[in-house]
Amino acid sequence: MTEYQQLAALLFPDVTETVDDLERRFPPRDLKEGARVTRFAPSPTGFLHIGGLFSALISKLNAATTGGVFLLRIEDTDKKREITDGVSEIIKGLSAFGVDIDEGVIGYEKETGDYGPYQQSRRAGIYHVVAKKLVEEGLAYPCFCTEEELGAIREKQEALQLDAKGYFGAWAVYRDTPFEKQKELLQSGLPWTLRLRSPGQPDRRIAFDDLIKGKIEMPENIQDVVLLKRDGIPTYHFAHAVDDHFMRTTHVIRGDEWISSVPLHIQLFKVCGFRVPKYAHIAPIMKEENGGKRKLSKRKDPEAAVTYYAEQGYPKESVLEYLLTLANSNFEDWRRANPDAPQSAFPFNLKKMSTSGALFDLDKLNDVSKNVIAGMDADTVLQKALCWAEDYDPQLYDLLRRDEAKSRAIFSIDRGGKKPRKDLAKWNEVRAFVSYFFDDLFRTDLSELPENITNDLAAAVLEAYETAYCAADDKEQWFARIKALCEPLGCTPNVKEYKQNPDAYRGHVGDLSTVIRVAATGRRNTPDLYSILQILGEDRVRARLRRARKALNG
RNA sequence: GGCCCGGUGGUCAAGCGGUUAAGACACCGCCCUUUCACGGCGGUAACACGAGUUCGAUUCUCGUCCGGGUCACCA
Repeated sequence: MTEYQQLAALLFPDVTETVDDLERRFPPRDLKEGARVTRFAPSPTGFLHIGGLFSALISKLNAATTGGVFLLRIEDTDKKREITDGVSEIIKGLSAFGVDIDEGVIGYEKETGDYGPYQQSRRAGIYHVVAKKLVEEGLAYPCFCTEEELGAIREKQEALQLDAKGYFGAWAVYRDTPFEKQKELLQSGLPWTLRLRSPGQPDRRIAFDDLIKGKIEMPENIQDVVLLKRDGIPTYHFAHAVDDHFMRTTHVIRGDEWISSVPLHIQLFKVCGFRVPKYAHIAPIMKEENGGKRKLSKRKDPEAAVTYYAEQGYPKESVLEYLLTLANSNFEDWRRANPDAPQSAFPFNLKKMSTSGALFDLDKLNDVSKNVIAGMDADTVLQKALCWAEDYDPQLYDLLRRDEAKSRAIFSIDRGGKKPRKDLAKWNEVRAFVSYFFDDLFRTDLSELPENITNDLAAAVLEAYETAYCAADDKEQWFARIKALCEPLGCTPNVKEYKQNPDAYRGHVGDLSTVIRVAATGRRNTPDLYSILQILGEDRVRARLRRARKALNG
């Protein structure tokens, strides 16, 4: 038995399994050629970031378009950052936006798939098997430094203004400790961390091909990084290598803040005897702030959280659609050519991802969303609006539920056809959009009357219209009656005529319509008035006309 | 500071040695129109800077500047 093996036995007395056992337990996946296995691996901080959703979407698409597997793994190796319900927050967030997972964590202590557990806190045994093997091969060793000692090393390095700081080479105090000494320290009960005995050389460089950023060359890793923390839990780096190997991940897609640790990760895979996966690092979503760019911040920016979009009432398709335009700029062209195709039909391409971070553009999201909603039929709009209102606007929910046929009719106005209206970008705009249809929300507001129309004239218009109004009219007849009202009141039914000679008239049909519109809806601007009047119904229309007229007279 | 990555209109972005430098959002104007929205047409607006290489650089190279990331027993 070599000293390394003795050390390993001392360090991991309970580990009986071998890496070969693990290889058999988690065999290579039986997937067709070219199928990609991707994953989303967040920590459960109780918050799904829009950037997280973005990278999950990209990963999902990569798996889906290649007939592969997209899995969700929870990186909960840092108990300090963990938050209760953090996991379900992530799962809810993903599913709310339709990024469904094929494998992994699906609920509280629930998971699906043969490569689990998918929660790192439950994989300690697996990490230890690999760790033990590394020790046996002399590729890892225990370090007994305290945080203070590490801090002192750092300070010394800073004082010397060294470029390369950290625990490596001559600074790696326990790297070359003789076995007898290690044994003694262990037996004295000192706590330890397990460190990599890095085979890296300071003058050597490593190149890799990032699927998004292209060829990148960096110095090799020379740091004896911590693999297992004092509590036996792995660091992100070690867990990444072990998990992505045994989960048989083929493509690691993650935020580009990880790019600088790729040399370390490649080294870890090699040292463990694992095949290195392909990497794709995506640029973060940014926010504009006094002329500069910065990452969307969880603390400062409400729109950083995926829940924001749900609260505002953006349909999930809109958010996805927008994210897709950020991911592949040809998505918009594709969408124009295939207005009705499902998003899953889009030939997503990792190589077309932008290499630099995009500013999040709410205007653009709104525009995308208006198109999405404009493409829905009235019933879909109603159902989705109801679904949102149930959680966020109970009063609106009740109103819309009271008479669903009426609600559907409201959403049907000018819907469908070649040039549908685009009034709504998100469901929280529905209330303002439909308010005047409901007496609970309607208010007579004469201040909306056009400036060029006197109160006398407005009152006269309303009085005349009350007598002329006939609920059974079709649209032509209805408008003809309004036109007929013009001349007796000193107005013209011809707008052009009015514009050519404004002083000759007191107003034109448009003005009369506006008076009626304001009386009936409290607004100057609305969708098609005839449709609105039809939905309102004769009694309500008459009541509102009367009320407005009285207000004008009194 | 070391090491990486990036820099085309206000924003997202095509372009990859020769282009009037696309398109989308936003903004402005006109048209359509009983209002609004939709739609149509048009407009303002960009290759960070300086050297090379080249007959020719937004495209290639180097430098400068400016952004961003990273240097933990956090992920």
